[in-house]
Amino acid sequence: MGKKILQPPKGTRDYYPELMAKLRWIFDTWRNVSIQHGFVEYDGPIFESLELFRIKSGDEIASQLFHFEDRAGRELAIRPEITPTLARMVAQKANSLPRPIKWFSIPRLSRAERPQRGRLREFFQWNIDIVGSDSVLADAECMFVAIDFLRRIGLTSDIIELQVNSRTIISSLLVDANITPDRHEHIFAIMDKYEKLSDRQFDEYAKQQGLSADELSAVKDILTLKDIDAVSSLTKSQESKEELDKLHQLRDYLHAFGIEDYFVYKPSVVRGLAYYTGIVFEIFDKSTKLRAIAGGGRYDHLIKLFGGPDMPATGFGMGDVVLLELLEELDKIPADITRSGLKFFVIDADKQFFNLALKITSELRKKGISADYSSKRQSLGKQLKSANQAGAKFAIIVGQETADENLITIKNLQTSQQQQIKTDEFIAKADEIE
RNA sequence: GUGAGAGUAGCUCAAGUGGUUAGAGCACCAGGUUGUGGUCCUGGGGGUUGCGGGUUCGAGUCCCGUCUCUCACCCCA
Repeated sequence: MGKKILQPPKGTRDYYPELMAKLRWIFDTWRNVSIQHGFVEYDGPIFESLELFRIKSGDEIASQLFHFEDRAGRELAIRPEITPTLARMVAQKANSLPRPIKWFSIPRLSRAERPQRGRLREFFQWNIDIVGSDSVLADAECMFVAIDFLRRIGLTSDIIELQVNSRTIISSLLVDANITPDRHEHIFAIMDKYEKLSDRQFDEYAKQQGLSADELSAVKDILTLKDIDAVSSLTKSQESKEELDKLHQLRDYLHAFGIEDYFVYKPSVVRGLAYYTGIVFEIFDKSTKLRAIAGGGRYDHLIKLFGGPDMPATGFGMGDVVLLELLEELDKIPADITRSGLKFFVIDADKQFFNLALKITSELRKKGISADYSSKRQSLGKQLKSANQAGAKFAIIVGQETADENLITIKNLQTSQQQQIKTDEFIAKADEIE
């Protein structure tokens, strides 16, 4: 029993300081990049009514999330995503919010799934959304924020790629190939499997899912399109030509943003969910076989579904789990982020000077400067060792000369250089010492 | 929710086809060192071998169940 209670619940993590430092680095970068791109932060309650999640995802969703009843019998659920909350919040104030609405959030989410690599039962997910614009510029801007973040943490275009598609163009190409719209949703689900299966397996699967030989042939013509320029070989109707123009426009915007190196047209990216209505994208790493780092797209009718006006919207989510795994694997996490951030560690050369050391520590803390000391009275050498372990940048040595001549010693723990200065002077300019 | 593999100290791993008191490195703590650490030496603490049951004279080792992790499905918001 003792052992069992020591374990965190299935699929959850304990956020020890080392992990917390890495997450803090990611969260801070998410937040900074969001703000730099003009997004503002929002959040909602960590639990919502179960009904809210049923609106978008149907009854079966209940088995995939943690839900419970309060004492009055209300059905509640821990949020598995934040988009319904966003939709609810926007719908409530839709008329008073300036457009476009550019919001971001870093919610802690929970899903009652079976954990596996890159997927846990509790995780964080950066969400970027632009509501109220139907322009591909809004889609381009979401991609830009995502890529700008990834670029900033060291995931360059030789490591990752931005796989883009448009559901509307696939639809119009299917219509051009004489496949009626009522079949499209089913075909999207089949297309979603393309990358996971071998060519033969895919053919088999498609037939098993009820595709005729002609349909399969048309679908594979689409799936094997090499790039955006090849798409024109299949466009017949005016509608599909217009949709292709949108993709070209998107690519132009990405070029203007300077992230065209990441862009790749990928006809198999359709996203599993029915509510996507236009451009969709996923971000993958090229080197390993992890699941998607981020995914999103346009969802023009979702706000209406939640009782708001019919507002166009686009956005994406990026989870911490896959991202952290990739960064860990590529050794992209800066070593200094796990440092404590402690600036000074005050040491007494002899225990008779301990109170003096405490006094100096107190003066530093009063000025808002981080400072600590050894809780045990031990030799100078051991205290220096503690200073090192605490991750302090400088050691301050308080000794006989401090008592006699008001002098303290500053030792840089990285360079080992040390100097003596007057105690008052040190306290006065402690925040300038680097 | 279905199927498969794995679990030995905080971490990485040892321990002939079942056989004394389950070991090592790293990490942690203390001392050597009464004014100089990160990088020396010595010592110490730490395990109901994930948990529960079974077979056996005897189980870390074999069998069953269970929990957790990993992988493949379902799903992927």
